[in-house]
Amino acid sequence: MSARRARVLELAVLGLLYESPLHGYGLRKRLNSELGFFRAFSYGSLYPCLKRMLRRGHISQHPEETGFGRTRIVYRLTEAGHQHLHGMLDEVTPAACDDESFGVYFALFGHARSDLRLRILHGRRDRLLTRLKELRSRLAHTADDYLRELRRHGAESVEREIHWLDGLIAREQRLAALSPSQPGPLG
Amino acid sequence: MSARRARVLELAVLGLLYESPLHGYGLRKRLNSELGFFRAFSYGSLYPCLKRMLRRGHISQHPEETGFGRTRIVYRLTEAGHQHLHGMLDEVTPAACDDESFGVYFALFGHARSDLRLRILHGRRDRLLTRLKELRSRLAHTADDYLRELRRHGAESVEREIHWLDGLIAREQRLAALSPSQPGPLG
DNA sequence: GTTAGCATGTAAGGAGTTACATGATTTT
DNA sequence: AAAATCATGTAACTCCTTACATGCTAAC
Repeated sequence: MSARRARVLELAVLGLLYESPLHGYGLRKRLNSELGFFRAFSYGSLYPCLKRMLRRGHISQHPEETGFGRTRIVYRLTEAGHQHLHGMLDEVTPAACDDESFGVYFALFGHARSDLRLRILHGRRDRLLTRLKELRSRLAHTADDYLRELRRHGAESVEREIHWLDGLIAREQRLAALSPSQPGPLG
Repeated sequence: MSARRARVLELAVLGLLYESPLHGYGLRKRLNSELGFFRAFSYGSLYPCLKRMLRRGHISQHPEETGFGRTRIVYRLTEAGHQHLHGMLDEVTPAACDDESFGVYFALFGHARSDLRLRILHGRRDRLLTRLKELRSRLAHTADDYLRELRRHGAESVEREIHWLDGLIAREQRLAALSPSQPGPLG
């Protein structure tokens, strides 16, 4: 139950710091260029987020000299942070597989065990299936021609994403069958 | 410049009240079942929004008896509200054509003049084109296989929506050619 | 020398949510 | 008699943004 509503930003920071320690400015760059979404995070949300995570003991600070007098503050995942990330990934449910969170999860795939990847793919699939049913039932009750067309196209997009996921899931299962225990530590 | 950042909720309420007067509870129902998005608005956002709109003089209140002692408050668009709605539609730019706003605009199509519909369709198309370019340039710089696949699929979806819009635009232009001045008042 | 990038933050505000508070009516 | 639906709101909170504040370095 408890499980603080997964903030996308925090999850993303945990994911990035899992890969390697980084300072605020660098985190923001990677956040906005490499992570799976279109959205741009600002410093006004990033730095306070880092402070919260520090307070909770999920990350630690390490001042670092950059050659001259310039100092930057490198953040590193603590053991508690690692456990928190694992905890969040353990709790991946369809409800937590909105577009943005899914993008972040996907960005972690390279470090994830096959069973985690499958759990995420299935979670996303379930969520899309629910949305598709809803869209179809709305479509059935929509008289306006324009709205019908909008929803028809929406449903088609969702169907396509489900089909795409089916392909990924099948591939993942083939891989898992070939080599049952992968080395990836996240899962 | 000015143009208060178009809040989706306010635009949606203007659109619904443009069709017909309605009370808060009824607005919320239509908001969450008929409008183009998946999101559900709560009373905690709707009622304060109605108050703001009242203060600005865009809507007016009309208590109404429902048969017994029960009274409900029906809201009606004022002349200033009509003008505000027209003003917002005049300013439709690609930047204002995010997924949600586009859904609301689309819901107004039945009341819109052909040129307004075309403006909205083109605005959305421009926005998607920008997103597509961005996605492709990211794709070109993405090494990770999983992220490549995510972006490839994302780009494909955007391409499809652009293609869908092209069809709607072509149809709209044929219609406009057949009957140059439609009766719809919004535009 | 000025623009762009590096680097870290704070304050105020926006736009929504959930939970609370209340009460009547209709359906099961 | 319980549950769903009708009906109107408020308070506290969340998570983010923009604008502000500061200052250094690299490139053009």
